[in-house]
Amino acid sequence: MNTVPRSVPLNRLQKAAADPVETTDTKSRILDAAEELFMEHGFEATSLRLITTAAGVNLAAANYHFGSKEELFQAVLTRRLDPMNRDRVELLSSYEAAAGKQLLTCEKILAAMFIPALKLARDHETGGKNFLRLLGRAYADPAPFIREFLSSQYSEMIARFRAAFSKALPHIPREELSWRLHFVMGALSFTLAGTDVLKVIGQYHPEEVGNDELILKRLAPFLAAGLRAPVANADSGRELGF
Amino acid sequence: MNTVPRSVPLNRLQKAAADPVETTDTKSRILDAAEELFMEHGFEATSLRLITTAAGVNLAAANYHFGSKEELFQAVLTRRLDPMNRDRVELLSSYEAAAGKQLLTCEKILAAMFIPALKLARDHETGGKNFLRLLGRAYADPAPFIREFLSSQYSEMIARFRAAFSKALPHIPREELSWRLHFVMGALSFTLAGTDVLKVIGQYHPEEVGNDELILKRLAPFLAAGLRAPVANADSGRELGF
DNA sequence: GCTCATTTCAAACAAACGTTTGAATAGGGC
DNA sequence: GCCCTATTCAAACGTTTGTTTGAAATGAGC
Repeated sequence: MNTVPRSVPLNRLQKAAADPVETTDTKSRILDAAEELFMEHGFEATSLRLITTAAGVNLAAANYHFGSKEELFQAVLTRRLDPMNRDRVELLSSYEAAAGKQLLTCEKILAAMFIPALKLARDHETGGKNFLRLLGRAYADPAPFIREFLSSQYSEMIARFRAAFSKALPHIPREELSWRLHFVMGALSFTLAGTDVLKVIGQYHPEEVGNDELILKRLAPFLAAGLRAPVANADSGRELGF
Repeated sequence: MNTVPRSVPLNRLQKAAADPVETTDTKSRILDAAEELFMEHGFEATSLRLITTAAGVNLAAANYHFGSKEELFQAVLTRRLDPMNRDRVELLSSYEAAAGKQLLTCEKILAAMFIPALKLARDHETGGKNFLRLLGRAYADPAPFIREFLSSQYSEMIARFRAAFSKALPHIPREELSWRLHFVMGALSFTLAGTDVLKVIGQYHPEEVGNDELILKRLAPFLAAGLRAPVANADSGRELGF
């Protein structure tokens, strides 16, 4: 059922004029269309009919190749998430090897998180950008199957980076560090998910929106400073009224 | 159509045994049930039948009182968001008045953002907590009517707080400050939306999860340090490989 | 050129969706 | 006690949903 297709199907009926050369196979075309539409409308609001029509394939092809809508969504995520997280861990390991006995800075560890995401945004043209936004949205999705899937996909990579931050910030207690890592992931995913979120903040800078490189270059120093912040004691916040 | 109901309806048929005293009117019961269910399943995945059944009212009551599902969702948000953002602005003004000619610290301005949220989480018992999570989720929802609604609801409050941060951090360029404010809102909403998100990070601390006060006491110093971070120059990140 | 597993396709499935309808019920104002 | 408006209710509306079915088409291996 999940083997390599024998040949490239030739259903050029619908969009032959608009897109004369259809190189990719049915499975990939469904994944590409699903990635874009899930990003645009969310999981629940995107129908299989919308996806298969955009992909120019038959409706039943989605269930034939992926089993169900949920499995299709997971396949969309896995396709890019798996390699990206592998890259992150490998990059972190290479940094640690290069540093030898010296400690890595927070900025360097953050770079190991960001650079594979940037590579994704650059390499696959529009597709990569779509995926990063989709990923940010998936983080906030309440559907149990999405949460469990992301949890399993991220657990190794998160554990690896927490260990790295723990070495870089030995004065931060484990518990506090877990929270700060949580804040880092939050700011990162929220930023990547933001398309027109900027309207909320106002001060729209069209030349920067969509330029993830510039945005992450602003985010890294912000997060590094937060990670290094002095740990609040028990009375912190009391004077502020908390 | 939107006037005060003449009397409290007495449809105690469904849940009289479980909840013998039904004090609230139909409209409020729908809002309460919708708040919890939208939080749990998201907007698209929550049906009006689910909401009205949980509220113990007739299906048609939702459309009768609110017009449509979208308007119901907006009503759920407005009910608590409007007073909360008003509180935030008033609190900020009172801080500024008390400080006189002295500048407010970032922590103090952040406190003006956090305290009304904490009040909401505390006052309305479970209801308030549900709402804060719902709000965090709504931030990441791609539905246009949600984005436009939030944008209009937040614009005044955001503008007010940007001005305050701008005074407190005169050395940060306007553009950079807009981004940092964006990161702040991201970390805040992501944190408030997090129920089992902590599983992603691991290091589950059950005694702290759900205790928003403790969480925000950890978040404020993190964000304040990030806001004060030195501004990156053009070559920043290059040495890190960006 | 026949075989056969793989893939495509049109059609249909039951279920669930948001919304509307028109009658039944309620209760304050006179 | 009757009028009138507000509300509740059961039922049905027409769509749309994810999924399944069985036949048609495809193309490499022999």
